[in-house]
Amino acid sequence: MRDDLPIDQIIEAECVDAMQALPDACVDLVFADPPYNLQLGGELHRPDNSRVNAVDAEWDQIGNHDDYDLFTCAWLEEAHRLLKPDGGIWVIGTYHNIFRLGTFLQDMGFWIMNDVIWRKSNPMPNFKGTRFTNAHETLIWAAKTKDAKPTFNYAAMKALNDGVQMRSDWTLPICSGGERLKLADGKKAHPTQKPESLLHRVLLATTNPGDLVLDPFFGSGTTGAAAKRLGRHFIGIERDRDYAAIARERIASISPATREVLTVTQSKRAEPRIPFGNLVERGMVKPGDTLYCPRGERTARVRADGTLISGRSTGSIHKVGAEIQKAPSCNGWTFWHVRVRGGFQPLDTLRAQIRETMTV
Amino acid sequence: MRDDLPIDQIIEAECVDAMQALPDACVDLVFADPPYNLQLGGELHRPDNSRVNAVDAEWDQIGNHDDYDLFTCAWLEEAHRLLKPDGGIWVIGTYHNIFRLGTFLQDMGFWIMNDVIWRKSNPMPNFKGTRFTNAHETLIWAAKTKDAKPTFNYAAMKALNDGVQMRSDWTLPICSGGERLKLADGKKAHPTQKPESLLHRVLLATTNPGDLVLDPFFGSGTTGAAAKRLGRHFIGIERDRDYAAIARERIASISPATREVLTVTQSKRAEPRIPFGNLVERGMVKPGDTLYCPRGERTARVRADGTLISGRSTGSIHKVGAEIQKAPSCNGWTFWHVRVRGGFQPLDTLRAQIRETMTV
DNA sequence: TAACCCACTGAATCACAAC
DNA sequence: GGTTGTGATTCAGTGGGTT
Repeated sequence: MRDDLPIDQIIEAECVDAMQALPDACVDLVFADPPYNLQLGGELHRPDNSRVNAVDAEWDQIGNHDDYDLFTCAWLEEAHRLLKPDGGIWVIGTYHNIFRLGTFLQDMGFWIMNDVIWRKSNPMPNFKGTRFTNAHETLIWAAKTKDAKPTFNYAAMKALNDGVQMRSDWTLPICSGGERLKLADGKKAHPTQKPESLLHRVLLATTNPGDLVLDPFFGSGTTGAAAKRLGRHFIGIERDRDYAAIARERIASISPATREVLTVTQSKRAEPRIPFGNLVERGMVKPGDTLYCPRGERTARVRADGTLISGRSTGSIHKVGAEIQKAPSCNGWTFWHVRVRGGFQPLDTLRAQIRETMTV
Repeated sequence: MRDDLPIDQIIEAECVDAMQALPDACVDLVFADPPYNLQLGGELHRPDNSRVNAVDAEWDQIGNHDDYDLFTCAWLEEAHRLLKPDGGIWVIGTYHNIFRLGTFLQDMGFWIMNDVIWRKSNPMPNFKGTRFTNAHETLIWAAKTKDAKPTFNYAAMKALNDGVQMRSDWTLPICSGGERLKLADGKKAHPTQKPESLLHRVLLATTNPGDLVLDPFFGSGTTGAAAKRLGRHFIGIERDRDYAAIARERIASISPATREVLTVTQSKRAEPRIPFGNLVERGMVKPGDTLYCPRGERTARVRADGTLISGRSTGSIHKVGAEIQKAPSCNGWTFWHVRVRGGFQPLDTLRAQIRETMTV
């Protein structure tokens, strides 16, 4: 990681100013919880003229030029510049601002991966009875570009959800009780403190240990707290000195998890590749041996170079498997079986034996 | 109600053309399920190699964001004109289009009342393990203007929800089984037929009996079906003759206002499943914490994704529990314990605490 | 009848490394 | 940058048929 960055620090400044001082393509992830009740006026910082013009062009399509859109465009443009090519961004909001955030993300070339619903298990009721209880907030997860491959720890998310795919709706409680930061007078320290559980899931899903996360609206520092706990690094930007001080104190008291427990469930795609030919070379399967389908109704014979032959079809275990099933594709490792005493065993178990010897 | 309107009829025309032929301020509610403008890649296959029947209809291919925005603007402008002063509008979409819909609604002076999440109890999974399961769609409910007082049947919603306020997230199944309209060849009649339970809730919440509902993208006629059942009137606009014919036949076979519908509407209320990972995210158990056997003679450590590690064994609380006991299975909730002052407490009691907060 | 197994399906921006 | 080969990847539910 670059050593000229303010790693694990909180910058006290307007977010666009601070972002402009950082170099291109330096962060792995941006997490942004922007305010939507801005007290806009003369105090709002505007970027330099060239950038305003570039921004203007973007949302002539939208036809609305109010200060909130100008501000949103300015920090999103900077976020785009600061992200590495395969970086990702999360934004969170409510119906007051999330539609504008989503539209701008799309217009700027970000590529939406998911919108995610934070379904609050204990929302504030609607006292007037004039609407539905506002029981959720919306997050958008987007890649820097359409072709980017942002980090997604699919297997870890599946493990976290008891073995079934993590869905786009997350039921989590709001931040309350002991987690909620309080001032000396007992009042809450920040009006919109997010629960660490939310950031835990975001960071575990879309970053790796050691990654750098930028939060341009740092607030009470939940992003930094979760990042430190999970062995990620952060840069926080916060214009309010009191909030920054609270966040610093909060993060200082956190001790990170060890490397061992940060090693999460890995996808099979990450495992080393074993050519089928290795099994032949090692004598686990011999040239001339017969391989069987799961139900044994079709067979193929192994050739010395690790290809199969079955009727007119020859080629890799995958190609032959696909052709005899007339399927678009086939995983030969799980499709083909060898005969063992009294039954069949998939090639995959033989591959696992080789992998076992590799890791030791 | 005006007698020059095509009440309870389906107009076969392009939606903007048909809307322009209607007079100002004549409808109480607009419900719109516009094309989502999906941008799909090639073919998609399930892990069992079957092909996913994608939404590749010509009507969904609007083009780029600019074309989609022009189209959206045109019909939303007409919708605004057709609404009575205290009228309301619902739109539904996914992340592909919902942010643009929301932004335009706001820019045109509509006033958002709620965004509502349709949380699908049985969504299609993500077959390639590349993203979170797309398990919801988003609806926006808006008033014609900031000062409008659109109909909201608060008490009816509360009653429908077992006596507690209706939240902004609705768990309902997708349209399948006998409800799904089929052609003579057994194929689905419309690729995106919405469940009647969804429209039931929308109409019950934001219209009164006798009200007039306009649906400019009528499709298979779910809005008309729900309206007729609930004693509301509708005007449908659909440019596809086949869809219009299907909808006419469907609605003709419906008899209004039976109790039966209410039972259809109730979603199944099951005891919520709590993944062990939730305890980690919520900080009830921390990455690196040690878990103990009932008698404490064996231990495991918790990883950040909610899996355990004990010696060479890693995986879910159930899997690791079974492996270290050399048992075929294990209920990790009762097997593993956390240390509390002076003793041990099973994970099950922590899970019970979460259930407590969710069900109230 | 009940239990069980198998086939099929749903608004989806759905792989990736090596050559 | 395009092409090719390897091989990873699914949940809840309906409905039909068999045991």
